[in-house]
Amino acid sequence: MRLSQLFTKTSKTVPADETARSAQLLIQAGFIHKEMAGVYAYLPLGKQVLDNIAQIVREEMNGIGGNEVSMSILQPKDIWEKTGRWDNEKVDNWFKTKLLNGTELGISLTNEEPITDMLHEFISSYKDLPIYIYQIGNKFRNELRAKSGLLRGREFLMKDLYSFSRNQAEHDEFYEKAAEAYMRIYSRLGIGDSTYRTYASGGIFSQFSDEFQVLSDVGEDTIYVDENRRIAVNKEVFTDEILTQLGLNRDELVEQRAVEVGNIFPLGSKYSDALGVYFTDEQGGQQSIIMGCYGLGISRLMGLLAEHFADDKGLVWPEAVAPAKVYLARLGDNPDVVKQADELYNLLTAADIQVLYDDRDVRPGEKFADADLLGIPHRVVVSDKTVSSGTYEWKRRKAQAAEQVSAEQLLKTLGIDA
RNA sequence: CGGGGUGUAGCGCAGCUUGGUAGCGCGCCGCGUUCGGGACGCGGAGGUCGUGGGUUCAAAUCCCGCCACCCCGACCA
Repeated sequence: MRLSQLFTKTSKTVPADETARSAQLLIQAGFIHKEMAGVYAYLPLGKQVLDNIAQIVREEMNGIGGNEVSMSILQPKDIWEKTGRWDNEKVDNWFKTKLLNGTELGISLTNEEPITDMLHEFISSYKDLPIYIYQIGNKFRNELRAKSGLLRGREFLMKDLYSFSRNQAEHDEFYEKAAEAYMRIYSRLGIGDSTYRTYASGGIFSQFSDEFQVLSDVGEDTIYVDENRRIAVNKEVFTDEILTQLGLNRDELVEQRAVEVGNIFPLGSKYSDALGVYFTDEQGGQQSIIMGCYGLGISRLMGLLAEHFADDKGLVWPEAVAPAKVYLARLGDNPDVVKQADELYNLLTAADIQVLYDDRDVRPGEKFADADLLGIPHRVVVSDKTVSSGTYEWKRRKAQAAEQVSAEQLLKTLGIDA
């Protein structure tokens, strides 16, 4: 994309109403726009990052047999009454609304009820199971207090997968596969080393749920990490009794702040039973379906990555999620420079490499500053110098100094076989 | 929801104590000089001072209500 055609702009000043570094940078760089507290618009560059994260999640979910769907955020009241969760006493952060005729509706904060109810139409035999269904969509929670930009919003993008298994063993097997897929996702996003599978409270379905916690000063959770075993325990279940049960030694645990970027938990047959969705087994008997829920906050991950990968000059996106791979800065409008830059832009674009082409009529310093602020992994400069020397100037976002490279070297570095 | 704080031009802020109808920086527009790390000069445009009411000859400024935003805490199926 040509920057001259991008409607967003960067800002030299930090927004006064954000304190989280990630939110400040994302707004300064024009990735997101705050519409109200806890509610953000994703602008072209931010949308691209969000899509990139979602795509990685999608690939990993498909890899373990997930079926992607997209369900409405409007939900009928009756199915929630069947599971006992419509009452505000039970779930107090609902957004609810009404049809003109007065019928009450819920606005999606999670999806167990609608997705399970849908299965009346498709599940009847043991041959129909197991199945794994997920969606990537907006969720709404009426938080008393939104904070830290994308890390805790009232509207957020979440991947939620639900598993439907014939028995506990089948469920357990998938549950572990899902946990492994989650760790692969975090590794692909570049935060594998600081992400811990964490024992957390399991609610009424099981003793524990598994959270995926990324170490971060801006985290709202406190966890106790066993660095050797690469696992952690959430403060909410941090008792001597539980440590003993888990075989953990209190002296080997380190207290850390962390951001929850995923949470998976067993649901038993609570929802399937409540909604009357059963299957017929090999003997012709009616059996309960064992469910599991697997959430992963995609917009929260974007905020976390912005927080995690940044320096004093701006964002530093991992290549896997960056809105573009290359920032092509054209210095000046000398016809030869324009020609060399246009040609490179066309070549890279034709090779399916995303390029932010800075073809604006602004001074070099501004282009460099923006390249840094936006956090694009590779910066390529085309100028009078590069035209006369027949080279390109290339620099990684993380590198201190730029290098002069040949066209062949550049293309090779960017992963193109010239 | 409890406690604290803030709303003045697109953004960041000053002015408010001691009422006299608004100012700075960035950004924006025009002209010129510039052009490898956010240039400089000159000339411009842009504000019902969050909102409603009150006090006063006069309110950004004082008083009351409301709204929004931020921080700490609580909350987070």
